[in-house]
Amino acid sequence: MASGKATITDVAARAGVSIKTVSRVMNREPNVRAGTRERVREAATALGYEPNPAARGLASRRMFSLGLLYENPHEFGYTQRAFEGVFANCASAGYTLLLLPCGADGGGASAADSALHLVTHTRVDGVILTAPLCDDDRVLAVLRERDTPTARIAPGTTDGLSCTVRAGDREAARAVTEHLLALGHRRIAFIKGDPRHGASAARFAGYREGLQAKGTALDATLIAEGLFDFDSGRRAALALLNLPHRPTAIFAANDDMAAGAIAAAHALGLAVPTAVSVAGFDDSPIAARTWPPLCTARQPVFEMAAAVTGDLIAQLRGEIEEPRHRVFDCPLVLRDSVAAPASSLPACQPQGA
Amino acid sequence: MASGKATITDVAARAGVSIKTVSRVMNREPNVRAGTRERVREAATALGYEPNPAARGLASRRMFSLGLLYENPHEFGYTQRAFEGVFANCASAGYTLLLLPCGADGGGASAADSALHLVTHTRVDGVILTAPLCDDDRVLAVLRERDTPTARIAPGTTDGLSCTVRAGDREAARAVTEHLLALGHRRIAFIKGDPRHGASAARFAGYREGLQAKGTALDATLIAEGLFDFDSGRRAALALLNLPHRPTAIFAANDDMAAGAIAAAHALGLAVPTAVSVAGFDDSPIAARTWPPLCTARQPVFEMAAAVTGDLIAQLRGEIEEPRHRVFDCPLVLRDSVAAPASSLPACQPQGA
DNA sequence: AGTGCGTTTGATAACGCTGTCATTCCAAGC
DNA sequence: GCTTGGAATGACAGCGTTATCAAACGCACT
Repeated sequence: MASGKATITDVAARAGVSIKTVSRVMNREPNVRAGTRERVREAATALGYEPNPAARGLASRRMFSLGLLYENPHEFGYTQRAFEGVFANCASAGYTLLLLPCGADGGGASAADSALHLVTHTRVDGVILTAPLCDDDRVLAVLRERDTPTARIAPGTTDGLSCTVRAGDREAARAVTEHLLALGHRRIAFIKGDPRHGASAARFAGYREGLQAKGTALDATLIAEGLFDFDSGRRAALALLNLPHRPTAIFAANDDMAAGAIAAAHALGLAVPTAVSVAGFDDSPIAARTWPPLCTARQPVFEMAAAVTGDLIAQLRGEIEEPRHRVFDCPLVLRDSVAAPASSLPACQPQGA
Repeated sequence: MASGKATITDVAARAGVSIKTVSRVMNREPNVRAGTRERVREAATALGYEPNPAARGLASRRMFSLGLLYENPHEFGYTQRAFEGVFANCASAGYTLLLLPCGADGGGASAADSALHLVTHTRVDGVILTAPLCDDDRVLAVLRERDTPTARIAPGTTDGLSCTVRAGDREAARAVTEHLLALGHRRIAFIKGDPRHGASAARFAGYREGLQAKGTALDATLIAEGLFDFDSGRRAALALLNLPHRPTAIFAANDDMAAGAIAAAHALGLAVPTAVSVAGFDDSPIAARTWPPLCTARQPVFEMAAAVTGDLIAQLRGEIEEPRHRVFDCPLVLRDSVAAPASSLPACQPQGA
């Protein structure tokens, strides 16, 4: 393999064609005879030719790169799984992935500012937004104004402009709640997620639906506020477990908060699941690392991110007209942090693990 | 602010200077009169001018972007902290960060292959390698061959060619070991890390040093193999705790394995730290989320990554000649997973938490 | 005023590719 | 054999910046 400094001109000379034909072959354009295509391919391989992305970007006004915007994640491991999914699809489509952390310094306004700066500065072809950035009106306005195609992972609402992907949060949260009810739990507390995430409201709605479907009344004292992070979960659970009439189960809107709830139970000397059951949401890495391991709903973040990236690229290529909106199922993951309450007559047998 | 489509020519016209002068101002080159510089700045701001990175890259043969290569991480949260540090310094230096996951499909050979492909394909100006990629001879050979400046995070060895940063693994592991000894532990097991990581050997060396310094004999039956991941730690601890004469403390070479050890202890009904103490290494997010929280040594990954990125950029700018090699201290973090053994006469009081 | 030299500025040629449009080729139809 | 029209190919002009080198400027000295 050559030193990698070969240009399109070198390849053209070696193959005995014009640079334009080499360009056609490299870009898989039609109208090149099979034999010619083959000669060019051979020459390119022999010279170790790699197209210069800067020149390509300058001439074609495209950068073949995507920006992945993200804010400092509350959810442990979530972001990384998401961008692995994004990258998987970028790579296979020949796009480059730029990492654009936003607003690490705090206020919501600055997240939009840094998003704006990054997008203008890097001139990416498209942008993928993760929660909660994907619901930030200023960020969306900036991208719209610049006509930057956008994909959103786990937004609160959809519009007609950007591809989106989200989990079936409401349905899955309802399934978790119904699982707890089926085991005999009646006092099921809920720790809400960060209100800036669209998923928070959906999961809470699923919890309420689950209770209502079984005719169980919603007890406002069992609803706690959280922010999707370990410590907010720990504190919320501490308060719930110190209630005069404590819940027999805690359902946290994500795994990191559920891990905090388990820590709170341990701190109070309450065994999990014997004294209190704990369920989470996401099946993030932490879920398999707590003791006991967390019962949760698996959100297929990698697959979701990969799918929406594919949609965004298809849109950039003009392959699809209307933005796609995908919804992924979140299957229940049964683990030991949930069991029937100590003093209960199970309404029915739980499904096998 | 204008639509962002202004070019250098527009700015030059508005400021009444040549494009070269605008270029000088934008690139902070010397030899521009203060008044001229000011006029250009104003024109650029008024037009909302942003230099086109593709054109700049084409003309200057630099892409103003860095690639962060990483392999699927064993250490939970480690990678993300590392690239946040990298990004922090990239952004302030005007570099763009490309994410280049390598060898996700498995074999070591393919990691080098994908590294090669990514580097040639993206033509980044410099590359930052994380462990274990940073000790892969084939990857290093490829980068050297192409004269790509390289920085390495946590390599096993240093050379005269690349900037490196590493933690004081040996010293910190020794400090952890000595802390356990000081509490009265005599049977201290060690779970080794992935042998492909340079840090693994260093941490093991620190453990041995600590024992030797206190005149404690190394017991080969207390040394277990691990791979830096939760499950290998869990399995290794299970074996250690089932030993006829079980250890009173387990020191795992990283936090994820230590979390596995805690899970193993729980599974066997052994209370931590009453029946067995567990110490980890890194102070990664998992360390604060286990029950009880992990006693560990804090590796300042963010700061390390930021520092080596700064060095790499300085090298790219020609500001430094010889590659720098940095070493960061890892202070002990005292948490509840470690205590004096049940039946012991503490040799001395532990330092306060 | 004239000279010399360092500072400031500008004209113009790359940089390596794609887009546009003209040209050549080739097989089918007369 | 001579059109004809679509497929295959090529010539050449950008794309927006930086690099090179020459020109103009300005100040301190004769």
